[in-house]
Amino acid sequence: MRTSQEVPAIRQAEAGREAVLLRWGLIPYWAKDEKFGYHTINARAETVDRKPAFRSAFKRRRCLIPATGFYEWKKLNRHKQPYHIRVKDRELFAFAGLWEHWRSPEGKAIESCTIIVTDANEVLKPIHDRMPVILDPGDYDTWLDPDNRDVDRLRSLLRPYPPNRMEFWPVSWKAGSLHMIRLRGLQLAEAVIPARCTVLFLLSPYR
DNA sequence: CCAGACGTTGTT
DNA sequence: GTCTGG
DNA sequence: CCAGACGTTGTT
DNA sequence: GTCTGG
Repeated sequence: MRTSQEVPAIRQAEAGREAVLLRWGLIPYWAKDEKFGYHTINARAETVDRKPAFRSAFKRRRCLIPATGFYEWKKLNRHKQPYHIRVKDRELFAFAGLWEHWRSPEGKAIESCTIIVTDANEVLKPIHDRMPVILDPGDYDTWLDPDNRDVDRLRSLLRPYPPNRMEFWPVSWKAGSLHMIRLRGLQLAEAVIPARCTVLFLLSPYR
């Protein structure tokens, strides 16, 4: 497993939404070492507004992390079976994320992010007990608005995705596999990159 | 009080 | 920066 | 998962 | 033996 990986993210800037690449694994601004991010690829929805590592980003630095699918492993007797999971009828969806800015004592700056996770819905529970939060497109504006201080409203968006909107199938596992897809007329590479239990797949322009 | 943690999952 | 655990 | 703790009060 | 912290 690589120690760090960049993922695409959408966030609200002064001039409007912007797409950026962020290091996956949120590094709080007060962290002494960038290695802190090794343990923060996920944030629990149940506590994300209170945990010291995430609460500051939860207030002002929420983002979307686009994906075409994700993976979870089902524990079997001796092995683990990976499943590819998608949202029905949608080639592209978005995880609820947070981002943060960090600067080392030497001045090295890193922008990083994390994906919020919650309880798995009834369909995914047999595979794994947790799942990333997937937002409805109608909630993107609410989630991204840095001036939104309505914590209850924001937290209410962090629910398991409706189970009848998901589809999944078992896949074979090969680290670093890559395949080409067409999305909205663009040829893209869909990368499958392992990182503990949740894997993100996305979207970088194919060259 | 004050040093040390501050995070998630659970094999890779 | 703030909380917690010893 | 697995190693290590397993207790109380709370400054000097 | 069981819980917890890493």
